[in-house]
This record gives sequence, C-alpha cells and structure tokens, in this order.
Amino acid sequence: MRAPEPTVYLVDDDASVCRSLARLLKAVGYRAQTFRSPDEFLRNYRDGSPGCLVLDLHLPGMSGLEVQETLAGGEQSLPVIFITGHGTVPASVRAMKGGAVDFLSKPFLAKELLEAVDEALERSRRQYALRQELDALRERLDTLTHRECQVLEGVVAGKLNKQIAVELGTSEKTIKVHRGRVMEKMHADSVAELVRAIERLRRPTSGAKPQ
Amino acid sequence: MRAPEPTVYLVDDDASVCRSLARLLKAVGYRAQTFRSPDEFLRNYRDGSPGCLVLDLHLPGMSGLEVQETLAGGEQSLPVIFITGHGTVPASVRAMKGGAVDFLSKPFLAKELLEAVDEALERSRRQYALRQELDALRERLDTLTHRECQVLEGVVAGKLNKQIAVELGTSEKTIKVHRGRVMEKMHADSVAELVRAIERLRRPTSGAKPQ
DNA sequence: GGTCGTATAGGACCAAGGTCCAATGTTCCA
DNA sequence: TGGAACATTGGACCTTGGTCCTATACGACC
Repeated sequence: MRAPEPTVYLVDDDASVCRSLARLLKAVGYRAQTFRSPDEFLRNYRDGSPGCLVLDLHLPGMSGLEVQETLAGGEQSLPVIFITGHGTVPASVRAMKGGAVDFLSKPFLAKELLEAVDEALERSRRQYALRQELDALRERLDTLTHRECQVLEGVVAGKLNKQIAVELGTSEKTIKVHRGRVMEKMHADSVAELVRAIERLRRPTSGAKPQ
Repeated sequence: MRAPEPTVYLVDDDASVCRSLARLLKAVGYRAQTFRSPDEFLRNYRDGSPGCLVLDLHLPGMSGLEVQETLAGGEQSLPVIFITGHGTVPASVRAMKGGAVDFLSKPFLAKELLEAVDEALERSRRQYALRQELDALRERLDTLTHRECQVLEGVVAGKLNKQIAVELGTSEKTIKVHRGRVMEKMHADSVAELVRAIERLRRPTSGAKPQ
C-alpha cells in the first residue's frame, strides 16, 4: 500500500536541456526520466503512478499543449509544468486554464523549477491518495449484487427498511438481510460511515487541499 | 431566497475602455458597473453578492494582481478576468495561479470577453449557491448547545447512544433527548441526512462542477 | 423571587435495526 | 445435471432508537 516513488518526466527535444534538468532534479533527490518527443513519452508512460511532467511547449510532432490535453483526457492526470523559450501570453493562459502547475520561460532559476516540481508532486500525491481510496471503495461496491445496490441506495437516502421494502416490492425481512450484507461488504460499521463512503464516491473532493 | 442579479464590475483607468466595455456588456443583458481605480471599487464593493470583476492589470495605486490578492484574502472571492495592454507571461501566470478566469490582451474580441464573463458568472453562481447552503447549515449549528454539539459529534461518528453516554459521563437516556433535539434543530430527518450535512460543512466541494 | 434555558434522568412503550437458524425457488455455469 | 450464487422469507429474540410525560437542579436574567 506504499505509494510508489514519484518520478519527474522531462520532455524536451533539446538533449542538453534534458541532461541538465535531469541532473538538477536528481541532485536534489528526485527520480527523473527524460524523453526527446511527446510520442516517446506517451509510449512509455502507462500507469497512473504519482509524478509530474516537465514539458517543453514547442515539441516535434505534437505541441506541449496537445500533450497536456491528451493526458487530461485519460484516466490519470499527471500535473504538468511548462518550460519554453518563446512563450506567449495566450499560450501560458491556455496552459494554466488546462490545469498546468506553472509555466516557466527560459532561462529560469533552478529554484523556480524546483518549487514548481514540489507543488506538482504534492498535487500528484493527493490525486494518487484520492484515487487509491476511491478505487478501494469502488472495488467493494462492485462486490454488491444488484439487489444489494438498491438497498444501499435506500439506506444512504435515509429511508427505513420498511420504506425500502415497499419500494422494491419485497418484505422488510429481506431488506434487513441485504442491508446486513451491504454493511459487511462495504466494511462499514455504521450508517454514518456508509453514508460518508458513498458521499466520497459521489463528490470526490481533491483531498485535504490547503485553502 | 432568489439569488441577486449578478453584476460585472469593470475597473480600468481609461474612461473610454470602461464606457465601451460597459456598453458591450449591457448590450447582451449584463448589469455592469464601472470604476476608475481599485480604491474606488474596493470602497464600493461590500457584500458577497454574485458577480465578477474585469480588471485592468495596470492600475493607479495598486496593481490588478494586488486587487486579486486582496479579494482572495477576504470572505467573498469574486472571479476575476484580467485585461491588459502589455501583458507579460509571468504576470499572466501569476494571475491564473491566483485563480483568474481569464487573462486577455488588448485588443481582444468582444466574444472572448463575453465568454470569459459567462464562465466567471457561472463560477460566481456556484460559489454563491454553495455559500448560501453552508451559511444555512452553520446557522443551524449555531443554535445547538455545547452538549448537543458533543452528541452531534458522536452521532455522525456512527457511535451508539450508549457509547456517547459513557464518553460524556452521563446516561443513555439523556443522550436520546439531546439527539432528538439535534435532529430537530438541524432539520434532519435521518442520520444519513445529518451526516451528509456535516460532511458538506467539513469538506466544502465547489458544488456540482462539470468535470 | 420568579422565570427561562439547559442538563439531567426515570418509567412506559413502541418502532426499528440486527442476528441466528432454517428453508425455498431461480438462474447460470461447469 | 449438480451445484454455486442469488433473492426471498419466516420465526424467535435482543438491542437500539425515539417519544411522551414527569421531575429535579443550576445559573442567568428581569
């Protein structure tokens, strides 16, 4: 259940930039991996493990903004930091609207990049933790039978067993049995816990985000 | 309980810009109000009613970014749209990091501004609705006595009356009485509802945000 | 001194939740 | 075709939750 070591993925077509940034990141203890093109990165990046992406805006084949959109469309949204030589205001605004952590113009200070990477990895950690939690909940939900799901609905809606029974056209007795199994399968010790778990699934908050 | 009419607040030291933008906004049906300086705006803007702020980045006395920070520090966070003649990448990034809806460089198309205003007012509406809801909940919470609060804690933690009684060093009987009053004062018909209400207060989500 | 709000609690009583044991019928898969 | 998983139900029994009425005690406020 340990969270995997986060990785900083660097994508820049300039080999010397890749090298020097990788050296910088490794020097302060991050795990870094470099790619020369978006394709190369997208082919190699699969899992939703925590990390972040440092992306040059101008790339061969696919612009950095397109890479960002591609990632956002998928399951796992890796936080992105843009770096660019000739950034424009519209490009930076689009990047930030798309959820980028930062948008740095070259040359930038090492400190600026490192702070952005810190922030990005922090976001990634939160996302990862949240996803782990929701996955666990969903896994439990998946073990419920159709009937049990219906009963769960009623319980978290605050209905009485009797009411649920009428709605499902069965007896209160039966509801009790299903209800007991729901509590067991969902690992809930009380209705309060059950409600909280389901609420969590329905309105996923971004975790305990400061502010 | 009707939400007040949202207002677009325009702050620009150029009178002709104020006039023309106000005309544009009013032409499509928005309520607009213009200010020539941040001070003038801040002196006149009080309540947390829905609306948004269209702000020139370069302003007499106080930069647009400072106005944004001032607003963010207060209770009500009015969504901000920046407009500027000579925007820089760092300024736009800072603005967007600060939660700005958009950052437009003059000259911009009317359509761009109107789309940004739409988005900003939508955010404002959500914020407003959320705040109304939370205020109502907090108002109810405030009517609870200290003891009732303690019992509420126990109930939403999923504890049995008996357990709560032991923890508070009193009898189950008494807990039942307090519990009944808590449900009544909080306007909750079931434990599920009560838990949801308290969860809402503890982890305020940004409402039913699409995506 | 009286009243109000608050906290406490007993008795009676009913409704609701939960558990144990046992049993039946259906569907679907190997 | 036999069994596994699922949905259903009954009976018995106990625990919890919730309500009604009643009552005491303490501090604050008029």
